Amino acid sequence: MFTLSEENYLKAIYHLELDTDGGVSTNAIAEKLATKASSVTDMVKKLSEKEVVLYKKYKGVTLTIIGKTVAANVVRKHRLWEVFLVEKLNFSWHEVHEVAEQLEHIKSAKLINQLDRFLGFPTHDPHGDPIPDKDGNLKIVEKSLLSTLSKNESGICIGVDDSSSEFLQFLDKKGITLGKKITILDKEDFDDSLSILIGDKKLSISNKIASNLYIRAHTGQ
Amino acid sequence: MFTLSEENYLKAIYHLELDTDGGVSTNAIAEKLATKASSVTDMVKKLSEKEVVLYKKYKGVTLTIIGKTVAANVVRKHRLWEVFLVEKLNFSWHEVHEVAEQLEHIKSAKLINQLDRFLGFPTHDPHGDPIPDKDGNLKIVEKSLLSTLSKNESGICIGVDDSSSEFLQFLDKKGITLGKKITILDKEDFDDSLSILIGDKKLSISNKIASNLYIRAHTGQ
DNA sequence: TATTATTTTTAGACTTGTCTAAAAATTTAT
DNA sequence: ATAAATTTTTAGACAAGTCTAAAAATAATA
Repeated sequence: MFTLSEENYLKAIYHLELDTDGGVSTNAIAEKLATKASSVTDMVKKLSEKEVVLYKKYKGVTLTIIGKTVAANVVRKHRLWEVFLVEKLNFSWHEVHEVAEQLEHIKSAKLINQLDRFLGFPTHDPHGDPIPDKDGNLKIVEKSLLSTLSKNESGICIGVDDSSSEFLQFLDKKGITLGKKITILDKEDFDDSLSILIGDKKLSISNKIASNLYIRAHTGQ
Repeated sequence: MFTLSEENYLKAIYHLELDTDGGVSTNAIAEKLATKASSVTDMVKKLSEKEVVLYKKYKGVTLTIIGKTVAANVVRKHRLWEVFLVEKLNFSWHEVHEVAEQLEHIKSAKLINQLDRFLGFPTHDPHGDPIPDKDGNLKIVEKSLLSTLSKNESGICIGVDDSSSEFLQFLDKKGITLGKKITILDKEDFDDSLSILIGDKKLSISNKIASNLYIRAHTGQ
């Protein structure tokens, strides 16, 4: 079994590994967990002894198969609880993170299996992130940043890169939600801002916004 | 805010106070929490400084108003989660305790309020224990032990005293569930065992069983 | 009431997870 | 390739919560 703290380290390493090649650095973990590098070194040694990470001094860490499975399972729980909060308890997508951070550490296989079934075996959380299955595998969906689309192209909004509360609330205000079709009406060379059509509304959004929205290509019409 | 450990101590003291007059003893708390008396002394001092218990050396502890409110809130969360597990996730009443012990420590006012609403504002948990309201008050229902009824009296089964997994599974096997009407057909002087009618079935149960089942008197009929 | 038994507290130690400050290794830049 | 900057590790300390063993207080008993 793993402590709350160990689970948080494994999850952090799991997320960092996704956009890092080679080992994850001590400093990167420290920053992600808002802790100190020295604390990370200590914990990483412990995790290494438990055989959930590979660690060589000064060379960073990587998850072992076991570590990856444990981490994916925490992520699975986090995302299932997020779905529960939004679908059943009327939370907004910007309110779920903090609570899910707590709920993800509840230990009960039956609980999470039954929750999964109760929610209808969802594949994605409210921010569009995929929910790992019981073995820790996740279905990768082909996706592009909205900012990479060209004029007249369109796609379905399927996720966010930045899932901070502020950004999500901004999207709420603009009426941008997952599942909606977005068409690029125009691109402004000057500041890379976009004029888009979402539903039947025309919006102008900055490049910063467009670089945080994921789109599933929508070939034809 | 209170730590997980502090919450568990407050909850233990809360439960012990219900069937103790005067302060709750160090040893009683230690036994309930499966810890040592010396640990209890340490924690009780801390809780005393936080003004959630009154403590005089060698004289036991009592909860302050604040302490009682905090404790009742933990109990409220525990019991609401139990209802959730049974009603929504198909847990049996004997499986819920362990998981609820974890869930009761999740901190989010919105979560618990929404859960309460989602469950239809239940007043009792799956074992028939009352769920404290937001202010920590609980509605006391007039109840008697089945063993105190006389021949030909009847009532509705509304709770259990012993809620151990073993006892609850025994009741499941016998078809005894909350809400069912029970009538005393006969009492055996020899061993105080009872012959009862529950639903349309006749059962013979020992005094030990009858001393762990709560009944709401069912006047008339 | 004096003595024994029990309960409770104190004192000191240990574990987990964290921190600061300093040393060591690695990387970057001149 | 050596010096400077950065990253990482080590060493030692601290807080929370627990424990054991011994001392102190209270309760029970003869």
